[in-house]
Amino acid sequence: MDFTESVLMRVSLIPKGNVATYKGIATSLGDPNLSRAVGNALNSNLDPENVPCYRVVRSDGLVGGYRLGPSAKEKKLRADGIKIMKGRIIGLERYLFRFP
DNA sequence: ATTATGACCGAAG
DNA sequence: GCTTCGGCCATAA
Repeated sequence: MDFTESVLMRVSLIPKGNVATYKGIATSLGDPNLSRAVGNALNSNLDPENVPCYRVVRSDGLVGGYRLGPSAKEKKLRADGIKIMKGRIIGLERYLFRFP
């Protein structure tokens, strides 16, 4: 299975109300330095119906990019009950999802 | 094969 | 706090 597939698979595991970081995904795949590549993977392959890629944010708490625009991403996160201010998640720690 | 790009990260100013 | 910069790595050109 290729890189992009594995990424999407992990992302589909993130429960509502939780988020994961690009770095976190990368690490769960075995290499913390893949963070940038992870972002790329989500950008090219998007399956909004099956993969909640809006739940993937930057490790510094900034919401980060989204294919359909940053505002759309924020909106969805808020809908999940996550607090955001000035493009940054408040208290990222308490939402973070850790992969099994 | 080589180069450019991007939904990133951490350290430094 | 913020901005800049170098380093990362999988894709696309």
